[in-house]
Amino acid sequence: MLRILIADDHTVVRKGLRQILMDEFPNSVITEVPDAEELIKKVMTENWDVVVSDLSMPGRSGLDAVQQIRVSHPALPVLILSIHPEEQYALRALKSGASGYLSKDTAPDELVKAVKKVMLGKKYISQAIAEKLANTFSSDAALNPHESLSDREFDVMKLLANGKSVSEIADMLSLSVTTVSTYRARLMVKMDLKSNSDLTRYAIENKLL
Amino acid sequence: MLRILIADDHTVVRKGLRQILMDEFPNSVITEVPDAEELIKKVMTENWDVVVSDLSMPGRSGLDAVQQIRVSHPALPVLILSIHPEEQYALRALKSGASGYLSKDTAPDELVKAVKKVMLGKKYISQAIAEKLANTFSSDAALNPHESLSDREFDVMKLLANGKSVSEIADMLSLSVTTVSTYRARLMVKMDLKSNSDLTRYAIENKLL
DNA sequence: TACATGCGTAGTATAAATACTACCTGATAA
DNA sequence: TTATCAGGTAGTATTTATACTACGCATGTA
Repeated sequence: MLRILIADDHTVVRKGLRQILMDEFPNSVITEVPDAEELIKKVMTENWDVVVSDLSMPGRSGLDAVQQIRVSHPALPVLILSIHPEEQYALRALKSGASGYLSKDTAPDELVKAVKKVMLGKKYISQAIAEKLANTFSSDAALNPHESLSDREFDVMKLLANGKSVSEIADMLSLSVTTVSTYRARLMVKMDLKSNSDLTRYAIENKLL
Repeated sequence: MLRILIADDHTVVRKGLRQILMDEFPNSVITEVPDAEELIKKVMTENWDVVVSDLSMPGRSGLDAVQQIRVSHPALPVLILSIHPEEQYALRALKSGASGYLSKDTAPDELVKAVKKVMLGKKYISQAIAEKLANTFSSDAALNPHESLSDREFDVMKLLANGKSVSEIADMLSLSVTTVSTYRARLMVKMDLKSNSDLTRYAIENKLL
């Protein structure tokens, strides 16, 4: 008999997950908790076969919870669910010890597939994330993305994150517009970002601004 | 017999809503659609007692859909659901003709209460929103810059703040690039900002992201 | 009623940004 | 000691974004 623990602060989502999992695993016992606190408590006091948890919950985050579970219950697979697109958090989730990461708009049978896989002790990752992972190995990714930038790249990065345009920056640094653009292209690759707004977000998150 | 139409792009959420509503209205017929297109189609071709719709769906937004429904079916109540906290969107939703606004972390019985109320032709609004509404009238109008944006402008603003390019947005909304660019120009003036990165910062600071 | 204003929309012309390529230099690894 | 590589720089061709303008429609105002 399968024991599944669902953690999500949205009742609606919990009910939906329960429904989907019940359809596939009719003999399972499914328990719901609304936050990370309860999640940890349940994991500590009862036995489970798999945890399906939201990433962002009130109080301690899902990732925190995963890390803690990893320590106390190394064999218990945790599947992280999130409204955020995979690219944003998947890697972080896996690093924290999650067995897989799914975005909430995933199709039900994808979810089921993921649950089955992680219960076998395997990781569940999508194609897109697999590629990211590969990159992580090839480039020495011990350091923060921005730490691999050259000085010029870093200057340009900060200016861009501050809302300066490529041509403004070219003026300030007395460089050709295309040069600045080249730096931009290079730093975007290094940091694995796409738009200047991504840059701003990154800079804010990493207190570079 | 109650006919309920649920619109949400997340399968999980649809299943959850269905479950909650079925528990309360066992004799109801509940249909699910995954986007605004289907929502409109269903509304036009069949009869419903109430619509429960997500705010943000791929393609046309929930608000768009509400407005259209308001025109063709003035008596059909639409309850808008969203992951965003009430303050940010509730007013916009009500202005568009929604009968009520709920955030997705609402407790199930609150949802049920709301459904019952709007089916009587009444509006459902929370305490917090009622106060906002009141302020709108007294309106010594120290409103936030983003609250003066039109719906479209607001959509575009969020997308830009999220790092989407003008052309990506044009694609998503099926508009001309220049149209999106016009919205951008207008919203930049209204918000007194210059770059997309400024926008991102603003959105993060004001918890719109 | 008539006139203004706000909004949704888009075209044309222009400006800005980007992709791609390339070249030079100093460091570094084979 | 010689390739190789990372970094600094920029040009050409192309893609993308913007400024400016406009128009219809709804709503508000004098």
